[in-house]
Amino acid sequence: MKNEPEDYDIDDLARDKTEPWDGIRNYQVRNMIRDEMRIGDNAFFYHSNCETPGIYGQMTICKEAYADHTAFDKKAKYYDPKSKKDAPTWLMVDVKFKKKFKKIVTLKDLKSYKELSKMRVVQRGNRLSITKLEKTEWDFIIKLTK
DNA sequence: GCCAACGTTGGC
DNA sequence: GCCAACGTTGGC
Repeated sequence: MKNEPEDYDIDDLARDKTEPWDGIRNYQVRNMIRDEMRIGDNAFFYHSNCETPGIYGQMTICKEAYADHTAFDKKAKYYDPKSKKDAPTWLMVDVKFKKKFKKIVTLKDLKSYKELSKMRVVQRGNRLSITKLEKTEWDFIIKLTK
């Protein structure tokens, strides 16, 4: 799960413990959080659009998809008049802090292993802020943090 | 700050 | 429903 650390980073999550993952405005990603993300699912916290893009920590899903209220707020950055309170267009999940990696796994690292070459985040032109990965990829990445 | 890649919008 | 124009993402 990608986020720009300038807005919210792994240290913020370590402090807050849990956080609503709001601001998703892409239909593919919305469908994924609605149909596939379940309580207890593991996720990596990825810092994007920064000096060293990569995986900085680990978290779990602690609340399943519900209305992203920032879409209703006219003053919010992610306001979307199309989204109605009785039929919200945009959804979010809550995430819970698990771990901050002592050794981060940079995008460069991810790209350097053929075992991880199928991951969406390493592929050119990928614009999804949340992407799935295989258990084998997860385990491989965890090893890289040790 | 540049720019490629992609998603969305809106005219027709 | 096509597709050009535009906006956004995000690595570099």
